[in-house]
Amino acid sequence: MSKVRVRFAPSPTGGLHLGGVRTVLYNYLFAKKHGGDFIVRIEDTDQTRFVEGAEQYIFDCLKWCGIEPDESPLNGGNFGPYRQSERKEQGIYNQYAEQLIKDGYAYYAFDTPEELEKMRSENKSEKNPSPQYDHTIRLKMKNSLSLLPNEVEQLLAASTRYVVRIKMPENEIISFDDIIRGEIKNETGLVDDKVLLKADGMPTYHLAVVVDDYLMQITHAFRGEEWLPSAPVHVLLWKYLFGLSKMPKWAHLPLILGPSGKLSKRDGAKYGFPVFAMNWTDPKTNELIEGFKEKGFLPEAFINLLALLGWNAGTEQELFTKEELIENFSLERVHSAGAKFDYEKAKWFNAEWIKKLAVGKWQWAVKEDFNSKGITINDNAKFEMILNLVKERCTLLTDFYVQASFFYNAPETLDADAVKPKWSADKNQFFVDWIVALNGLKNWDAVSIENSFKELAIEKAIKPGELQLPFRIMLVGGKFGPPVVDIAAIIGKKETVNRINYALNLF
RNA sequence: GCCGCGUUGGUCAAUCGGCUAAGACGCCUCCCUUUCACGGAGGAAUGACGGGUUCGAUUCCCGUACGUGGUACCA
Repeated sequence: MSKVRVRFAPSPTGGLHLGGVRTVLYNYLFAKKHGGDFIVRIEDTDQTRFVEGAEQYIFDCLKWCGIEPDESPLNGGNFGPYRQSERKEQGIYNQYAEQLIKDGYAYYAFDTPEELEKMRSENKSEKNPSPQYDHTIRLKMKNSLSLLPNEVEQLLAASTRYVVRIKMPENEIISFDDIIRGEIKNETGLVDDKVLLKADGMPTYHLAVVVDDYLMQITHAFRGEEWLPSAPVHVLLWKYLFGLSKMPKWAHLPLILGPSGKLSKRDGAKYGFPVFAMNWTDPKTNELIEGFKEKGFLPEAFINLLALLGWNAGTEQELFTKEELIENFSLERVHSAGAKFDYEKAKWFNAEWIKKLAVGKWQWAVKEDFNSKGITINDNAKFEMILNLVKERCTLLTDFYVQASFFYNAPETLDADAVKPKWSADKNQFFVDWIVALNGLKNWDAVSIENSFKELAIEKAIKPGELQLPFRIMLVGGKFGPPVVDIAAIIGKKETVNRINYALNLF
């Protein structure tokens, strides 16, 4: 068997959502599993939808996910160019369109947008809400099938704008084998005569995928389920142009659903979870769609959770490194039904990865977050120790700020209500006296602090437990965080005493 | 409307004809913990519906319902 070559072919129209990343992932895992190449090809054939920065954004997302293409417009390859707009410049698509016409599989269509609109509105009925440009109608339209040859010549000579449409057979069954779904059958007469080449000379997706997959020697083509209905067009094109034996193996991936049907970028804002890999700001509307990266996800967790959304190893293992995914992945184990995205489970994956990975792997990201919130970290070793102390309390990287900022800044507000009801003059006196004892402590470490605390509590006949919570509130501000003596040990004697003094005035 | 794809707990899902239907997330209870977590032990919760095929159907087939996608000179 020839070397496996797969491709991810996004259209740079803005954002890269969960489903897109999962498609990339499955492509990548499959390629790497079989020692093949993963190619990124940019499908920028619709110039009206060009979005500034969208292409770079896609590559940034892939990089963050740890998915490096073997060939792409950025790092090149032997099958370039990798942007369809550039391929069009080379006249690649045009020749195949001409060949199809010559062989009688396609035709010129001269209908203007207005004429198409007219055809649709005239044929529209309750029984047929969306009339197609198909075999039932094509002879009534303005094209090289309905016109006389010399009329066509004249129109062409006069540089009349035209598109090339595929001539779908009237009554044929097209079937192909989908790796995930098995045999898929379609009746050609039910599919419309899709435009292959647009009036601006650009190919549509339909022509471009087939031609490029052939030229780039793609062996396996994976894409979303939404492509299933037009698959017969692609199969036919393969048959007409290059032969079915050269056609890649297809796999149509299930959709990722949101809480209410198909996952949309709006769901993010609506239900409070990210849908894009990284933050994306639409340059036209300035609208920001939140990304998993900025939300505080680890890339390891992100690809892990996406991989498991629609696929499982058939074992009970749920946590996979990228290498383990590559080793275990198989398309046959991809579920054919759509999967509803569950943000709670996604967060669980991240929490697991925070515990699993060494702090050094992601420390920088938390440091950046602290920086942006006004805390500058100078001592990396100390920072690492603190992160280790609080990491099992965090599900997102952004949770660390709440869980650890009190190590750097005294809490702004204290949960005094947690203390006041049980506060007493005795307890107040305990802390006043304890400050003196603390100031006399030779060794400032957790054990010494705890011993001193307990000794004085016993001496004053107060249960240490009743004093611990107030002490915690003094240092942390709330009822959370690691063992309080550890906190005291880390923030130092002076700071500890300051916080006790400050709080004593409030209780 | 027509066509395609799909349908196991709230969610992700195992099962490839033998099921007293795994596991995970979430939820609840308890233990651990003189905070919050982590961890541990339990619990509630599932085969859309109707027909076949079969000794036996969650598993195979057919209908229906429902969901979802497509029906563009968008991908």
